[in-house]
Amino acid sequence: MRVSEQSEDVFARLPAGSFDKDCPTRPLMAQVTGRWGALIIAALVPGPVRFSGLHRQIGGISQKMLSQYLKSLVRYGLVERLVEPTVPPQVTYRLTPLGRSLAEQLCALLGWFGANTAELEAARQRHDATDSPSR
Amino acid sequence: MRVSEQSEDVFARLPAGSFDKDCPTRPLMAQVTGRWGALIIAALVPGPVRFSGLHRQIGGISQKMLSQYLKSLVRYGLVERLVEPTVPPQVTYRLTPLGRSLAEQLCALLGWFGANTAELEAARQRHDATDSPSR
DNA sequence: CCGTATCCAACAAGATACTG
DNA sequence: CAGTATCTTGTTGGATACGG
Repeated sequence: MRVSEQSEDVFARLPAGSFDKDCPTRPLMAQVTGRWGALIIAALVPGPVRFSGLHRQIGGISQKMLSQYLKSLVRYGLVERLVEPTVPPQVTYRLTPLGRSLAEQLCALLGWFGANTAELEAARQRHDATDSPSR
Repeated sequence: MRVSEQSEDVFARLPAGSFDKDCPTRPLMAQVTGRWGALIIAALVPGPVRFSGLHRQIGGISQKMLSQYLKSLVRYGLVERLVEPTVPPQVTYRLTPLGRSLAEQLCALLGWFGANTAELEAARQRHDATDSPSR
């Protein structure tokens, strides 16, 4: 495995201003990679889901946070909000094409964490044992 | 492009407990997808960098945050810390193989945001114009 | 040069209660 | 059912100053 080649290749794909102090992608990243963004988007991948469905599926999220993140995702065109005028009203959320394209990246990331949890945990324990009892 | 097939395929790769309230990957995700995690890792892709180099390259980060994130990344075995006993001491940081494998995912994500900034901004403006002047 | 310590401001997030 | 409003707390992050 040629390290230098591969590294430069991956790095080359980075947008130019990524490290700039006021790169416009920073607030976006913050929203999407915030505590719940990736999970909400991942939960929408299989298909449209109702508010209560999301609330049930995503463990530990509050109504407030769910509502807040959804609003933001709708605002950036990643999610669509569909109201059916029944009684009581039903609201479903669905990924837009743009959102689905992002979802692929995020699911890959979630998948990576899932696949490497053991190794990460092992490293942590090794580190905590040999060195400082920090945290 | 077959949408339904692809969506299910991507979703299938998600680890089982991703939505669980106390999935062990959550704190990890928080660290890596925190405000600076992705940027630091991306900055390390081309090769080892010194502390001051990172501080210069990543616009807007404070010493405190850089130090804090680096410590955490070292702890999880994503980054190595190498001290050269010169005077004054030089410390360089380098991605581990595990860290490099994560870096690929993160660079892809950063790349996605870079590539779609225009579309996201357009959606936001469209939304803000037609509807509520919220934020 | 490479950090750590301290203090402080800002924001994210939870709990709870309430509305259409 | 699908949220909003309000209040409170915890965490994140920046500024500054200092130490090895």
